[in-house]
Amino acid sequence: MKALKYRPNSVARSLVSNQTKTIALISGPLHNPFFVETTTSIVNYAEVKGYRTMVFFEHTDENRPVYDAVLAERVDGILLSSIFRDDSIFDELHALNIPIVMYNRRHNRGGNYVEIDNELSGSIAASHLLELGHRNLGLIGGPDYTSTFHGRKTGFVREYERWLGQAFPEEMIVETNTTEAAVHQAVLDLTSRKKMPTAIFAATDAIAFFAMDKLQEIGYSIPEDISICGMDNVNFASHQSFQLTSIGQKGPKNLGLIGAEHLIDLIEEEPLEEVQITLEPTLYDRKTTKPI
Amino acid sequence: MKALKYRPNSVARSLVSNQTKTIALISGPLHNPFFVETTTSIVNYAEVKGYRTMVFFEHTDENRPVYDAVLAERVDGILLSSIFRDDSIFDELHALNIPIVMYNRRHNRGGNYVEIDNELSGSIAASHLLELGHRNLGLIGGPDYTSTFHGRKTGFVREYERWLGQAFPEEMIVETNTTEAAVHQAVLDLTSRKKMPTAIFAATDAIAFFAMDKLQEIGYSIPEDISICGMDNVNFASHQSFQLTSIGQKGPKNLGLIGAEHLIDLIEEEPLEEVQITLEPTLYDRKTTKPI
DNA sequence: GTGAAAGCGCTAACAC
DNA sequence: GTGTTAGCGCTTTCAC
Repeated sequence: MKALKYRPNSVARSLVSNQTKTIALISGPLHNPFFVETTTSIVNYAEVKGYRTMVFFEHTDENRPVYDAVLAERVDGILLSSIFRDDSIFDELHALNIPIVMYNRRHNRGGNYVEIDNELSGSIAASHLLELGHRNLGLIGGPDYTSTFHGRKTGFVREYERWLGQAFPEEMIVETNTTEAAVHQAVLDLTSRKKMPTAIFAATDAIAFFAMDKLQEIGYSIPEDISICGMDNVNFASHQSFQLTSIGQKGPKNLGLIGAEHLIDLIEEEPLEEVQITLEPTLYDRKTTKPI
Repeated sequence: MKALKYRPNSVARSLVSNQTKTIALISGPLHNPFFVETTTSIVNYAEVKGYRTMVFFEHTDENRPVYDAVLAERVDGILLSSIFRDDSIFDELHALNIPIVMYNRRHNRGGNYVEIDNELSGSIAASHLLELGHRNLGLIGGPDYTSTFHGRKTGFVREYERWLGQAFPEEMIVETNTTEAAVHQAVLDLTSRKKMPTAIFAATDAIAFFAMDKLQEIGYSIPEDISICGMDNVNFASHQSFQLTSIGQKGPKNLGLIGAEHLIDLIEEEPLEEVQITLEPTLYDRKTTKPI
């Protein structure tokens, strides 16, 4: 009788069942194509599994408002890419007593995470550039207090020092906040060093794209004048207009999707053991790097 | 006393207050950079205004599951880019009696919407290409049952016929579902016509990027062999590696942000009058189009 | 089996 | 002002 009118109130149901069928996603910014791919996978996977996704984007400056919003919300689980290595939000989030999975970045104290081997990635980038004969390398990264950039830098520097037996020159490392403006400035900085680098490792493809844009704008050809190696192997990297050499994972499932699968497992099954996954990286050798 | 433990239950509060401080966003796919820009703006604006955003992505095939999920949810308002010109979901959504704003696409019957003038955009594209001397034009669009593609095609064809006094050749219009594979096929189709087009209007920048990728892959140079004009004037369009000529709006606020502002107004203020906004387009003339 | 009642954790209304 | 109570719309339990 009420057949064609009645809509059960999901809020009332949530109140009694104590589950909202909603997950919170705290993602890095979408101007980084890596996060467009993970966000797409996560939202669509959650939908298939019957979950709604509340999306929040990491702020460049201060994440407190985002975390406060999430903390105030009742969700069944949290997926986040934005944590710092030694982030105090780790405890606050875990005090919620709901499943939490970190993807991309991880926290010093562990927890559930899905990452790529960042140190290995950095060393793959370095040895690729070194093998091509480059000796004057630059690195444009993000904040060192994130596991991703810390790991990539560490691996890159270590491999350089292993090859050449000399310290990597500090001034060839530029840490940015990964925004377009900051990366453009980094390019200006690096190209004005007394010995300009012949090759740059951009610690994400997003950084690589910004850097290539600026380099071309100020008159450099890639890879003729300077080689660029990115990381994440984002879809756009293989576009003919970029042909960006990049480090990326091997399998087809991105870190976000793997994280989402495990998060929903953790929500629905008994909290077996921690999920701590480190994917193996590999080099996707395209056209933005060439022998010197 | 309970000072350091108590977290108010937002679900219980929502039940009694009858508001969830949550909006639903049904967005086109993020592989279209237009939607990464709108989604970013919407989520961040909503957060500032104290609203959470539940994100859903339009499916290429069948949107029913998405709409069912949204219909089952209690949200304070809905923002959607995915509606068809004559979509029956229009009534179902409006039966919810909550504010609804369509952005990008609109419905035949009106409602609240924020769009760009699609017909004018199409005619701007046509006259730009015609002015450059091109007479053999191709069009790669999306489904005609969407206001955007319908309008862009209509304006493009009308302008062509106004200039040349002859019917636009049907076989030079390829309607796709805007996926990468479909656009690649469209490029193959168009380049194998007995008279290959010397210029293509891609009805979105996303389509333009896919088309350029395929064209270059099969050996064409842009714009030397073929001119490409996109639409949306997405951030990536101005990247040095693309330099994509595109049609876009004039102002700095994207359609999604404008839609979000009005949606939250409608939620918080009395439902004054309908918001029906049509932005004026303009040509961003870059390097992918040249005189024949 | 069917039906009534209790209760989830808040807010708002009403008393004192 | 401060305290108590009713009730939001479900689900689950318990009685019949």
